[in-house]
Amino acid sequence: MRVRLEDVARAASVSPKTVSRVLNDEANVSDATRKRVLAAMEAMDYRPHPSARSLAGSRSFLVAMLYDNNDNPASTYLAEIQDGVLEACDEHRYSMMVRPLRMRGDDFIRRLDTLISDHHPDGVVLTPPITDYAPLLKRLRERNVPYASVSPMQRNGVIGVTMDEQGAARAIVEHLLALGHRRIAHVIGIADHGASRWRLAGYREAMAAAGLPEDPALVVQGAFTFGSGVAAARELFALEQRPTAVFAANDDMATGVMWAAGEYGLKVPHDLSVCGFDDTPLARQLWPALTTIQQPSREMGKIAATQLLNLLRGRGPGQLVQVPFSLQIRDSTARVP
Amino acid sequence: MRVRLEDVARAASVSPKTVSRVLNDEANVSDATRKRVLAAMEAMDYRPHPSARSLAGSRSFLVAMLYDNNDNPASTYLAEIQDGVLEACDEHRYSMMVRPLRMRGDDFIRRLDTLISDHHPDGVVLTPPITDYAPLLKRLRERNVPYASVSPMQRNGVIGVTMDEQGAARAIVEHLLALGHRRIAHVIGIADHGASRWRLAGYREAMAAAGLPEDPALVVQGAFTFGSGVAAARELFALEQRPTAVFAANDDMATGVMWAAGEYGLKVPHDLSVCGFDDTPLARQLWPALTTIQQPSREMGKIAATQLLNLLRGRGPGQLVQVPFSLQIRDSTARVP
DNA sequence: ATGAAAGCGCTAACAT
DNA sequence: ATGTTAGCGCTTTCAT
Repeated sequence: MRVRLEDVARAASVSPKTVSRVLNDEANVSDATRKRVLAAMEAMDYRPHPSARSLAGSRSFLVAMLYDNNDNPASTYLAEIQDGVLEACDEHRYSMMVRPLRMRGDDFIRRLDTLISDHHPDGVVLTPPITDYAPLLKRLRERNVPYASVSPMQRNGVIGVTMDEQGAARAIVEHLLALGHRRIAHVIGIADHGASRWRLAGYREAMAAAGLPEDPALVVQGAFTFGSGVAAARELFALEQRPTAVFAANDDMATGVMWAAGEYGLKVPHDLSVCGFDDTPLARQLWPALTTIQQPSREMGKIAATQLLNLLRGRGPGQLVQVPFSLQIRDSTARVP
Repeated sequence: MRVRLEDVARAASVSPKTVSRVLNDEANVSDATRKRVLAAMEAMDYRPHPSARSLAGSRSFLVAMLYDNNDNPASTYLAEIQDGVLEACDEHRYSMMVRPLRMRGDDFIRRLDTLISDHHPDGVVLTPPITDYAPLLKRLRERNVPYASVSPMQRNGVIGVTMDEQGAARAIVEHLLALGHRRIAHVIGIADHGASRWRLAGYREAMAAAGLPEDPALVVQGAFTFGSGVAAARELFALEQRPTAVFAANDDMATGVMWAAGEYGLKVPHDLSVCGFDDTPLARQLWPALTTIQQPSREMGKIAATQLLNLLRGRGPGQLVQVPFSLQIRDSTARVP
């Protein structure tokens, strides 16, 4: 049979309400009593019934992780974030639910409403690119559902986790500059994603700092997919003055660039240096292995969730934590020919 | 304010219990009454409170998807399965929870127990390789938690979804044979995974059918990772009689084989044909693109979950459904040199 | 600092 | 075919 709160109360010779207070870290329990209750819980392996808690109280102890499975970034990225969020939830004894939400399609908000009405999550974790989807944020605020974001664009008053993406992009371009490259191209990601903007800004900043005027022909639009990387590279390779290096805004597009290089008989890194962003498993598996930016996705998921949980548990307002990146120099970049 | 079952009852001029019956598709409600209640629910946008339902009743309307995040297959594979499971759960108005469980590590069963005690899932969906982890299955049966599996090894009395992996492996080896290859090597996956066994069996079957005696030197152990594919290929390339084709038990190892081929100056597919299994996104992104077996992972997740839900909802015993594979012939395989 | 009573929204068991 | 009553295991409110 299930051990109930009442059983613990009896064992500790206190009232159910006192056990409840201990369970919820509430005030007005003497240290001695608290210890006794905690010991009883432990001894009886007491597990509060989540449904009873959420039915009686105002909280569901549920966190929902929302992601876009349409415009979606690499699935490994999301999988790592998910694992991190889950770890944080486990530590705080919250349960987690995942919700794919298609940003395109007008049932987005309806599906969000359904989620909230059906499951009453105490808070949600937002992942790119829906971290800045205005109708979503608006609805969450209207319905009073707190949220934390992973790499949000708009950083004011938002809690969660960020990385200095612009600084990272700058660092990778500086790496290319240090190798003697001057004609460095950039393949942009999906236009309105924060990731695309920051990475482009970092590229521009590094180029400008090196005194190189921007050549518009070297900056081409992509869409974060392998295919868009191939297409972008073909454009670049058709130029009279080909770039000697290409910085693609993510690893998938960088892979496409390497593919296209093969088509054009260009050897990487001998004839062309290529680098990406994200450090997906793919990066290490390519030949040559891809120079890229590593971001601690799993850790980022955990941090975002932790900030949310701190907020939910009344442990202060929550912050926007910045995590460090690391430049992974591999074999796809070399000195300019 | 929340619309409660009682409110619907009042609106439809019936007792709460009758509304409950309609909600749960129970018998003993006249068609006319049912219609009236349904209309009232619809009009009031009634949402049953999951916590109240699971507290009062014996069911939680919760399905947990268990996966191994240690020995874990490609994350894209799991992500697709997860999406499929989620879709099925949504359709049946069940909620879903994901649980990574490390197969190595003795807290596996403890963590499973915690999951069951804390959340009382009505059933679980098992993904490879934990579909056949005996202590897990034993515990699930002991605790009376029904489960459905994706690609289980042991198929008797199990519900869920399978693919003819052996047939698929045979098909891909037959493809190599048709290209004139005779010295065909195989890189095995993690030894006790069903996937590894079936793929090896299919390889052997096709080779035997072609009248080729097995050359033990051509069958090497891998571990489903890129690195293990590299190592296996190095062994193979060091042989006096090198293989002209390599069938690796998954795409990651096939990628490793292609990498190693580069090290040895072997051109794929000119000097060496390589093929994999799974059709991960990687397969299309490699150069040359990888010949492999496509399995409908998302669909498989959905089917497994649907079988479980049918069982849970008393819609028959549930089945083990077999889905078709498809051989994706790309550019990494060609006629024998 | 602690406890007693009421009730969260639903379903089980038992009427009728 | 439908209704009544009594909880499920907790938290709330209000006492003490």
